[in-house]
Amino acid sequence: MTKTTPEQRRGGHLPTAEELRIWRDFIETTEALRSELTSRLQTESSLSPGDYAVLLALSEAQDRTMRSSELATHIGWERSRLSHHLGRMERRGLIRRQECPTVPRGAEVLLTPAGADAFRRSTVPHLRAIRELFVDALTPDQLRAAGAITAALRANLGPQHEE
Amino acid sequence: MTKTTPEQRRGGHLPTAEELRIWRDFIETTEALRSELTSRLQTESSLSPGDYAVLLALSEAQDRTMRSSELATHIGWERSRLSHHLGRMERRGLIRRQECPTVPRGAEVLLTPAGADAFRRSTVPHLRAIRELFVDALTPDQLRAAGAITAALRANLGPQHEE
DNA sequence: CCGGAGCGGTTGACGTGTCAATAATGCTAC
DNA sequence: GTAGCATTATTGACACGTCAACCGCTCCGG
Repeated sequence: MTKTTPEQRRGGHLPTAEELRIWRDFIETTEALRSELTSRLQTESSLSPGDYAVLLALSEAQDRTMRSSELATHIGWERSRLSHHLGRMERRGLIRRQECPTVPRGAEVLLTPAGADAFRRSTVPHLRAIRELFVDALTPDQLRAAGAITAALRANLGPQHEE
Repeated sequence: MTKTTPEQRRGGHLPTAEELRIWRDFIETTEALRSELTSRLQTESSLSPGDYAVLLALSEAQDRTMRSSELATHIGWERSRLSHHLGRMERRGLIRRQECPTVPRGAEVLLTPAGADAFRRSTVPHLRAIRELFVDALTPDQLRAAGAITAALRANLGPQHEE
């Protein structure tokens, strides 16, 4: 199928109906996948994907503590987004914030025992869900193809989305 | 690579490090893709993806009018979500709502000229962006593979996500 | 010394999404 | 008829994200 070109695909023009169908299915399915995973995480652990990302980073950090902006870069969030999210997580007792002694105006985020517990309880079911809904849904070939497609899309997306 | 199985993959267990890496790249890249497309649509047309979906459905509807719950099923939204969104779109003059004469308690949503205009102006750039960021980033083989992967994921996701 | 640039973090406003509760209306069963 | 009951839409409360403005602090140049 190296000569599909229903309307001469060279020329920077519009997607064909078939290409558009693939696109729509693709974007809708990834959305459904994310939403199913989110919902399982929520009902099993009362955690959102955002909570999970923060707790994962803190769990792996030295002293279960990280500077706020360090954390932000690590998980790829804007500082403002993180600040809002930490506020909500602090209200629920998952993390605490305290002034950083060494850095002027710096804030340290630290995992509470409750936060560590919640994270520990959530990991295995979450990983199992990833396996069930993604890994096991695909053949080994498809899984490798997914990796290649991902890489191609990301390369095409520009350097700002690299990491 | 038909015998990877670093920890005997049969048995419904956890994803391997490699599988997890593919998963993370996959989900992050689709997210980056969606966000880039959203941002282009926004700057070019001052429309959100939600606006686009609603306007598209109404443009194709008889009399540019649709019953609210019909519209909701058509684009796959909960009625509540649609109601909120229509409120915002109505404030911006993109659509209007009026009581439906035939159906009890029913509401008709209709496209305003301003809404039709905004949609018309947005379509070509949006489709071009889809082509540039998705279709043209992949080889024909990869595009077909993406379709197959999508289908496999969706099938595995259960009937409630079929459409 | 002081005035402004820059960094780190927070805040507010607002769009967006979900969930549960609430109308408003017709239908059905007694 | 009238007491439920389903259907249709809306509403309110809240979580989440982005953007722009702000605040406190250091540091550097005059």
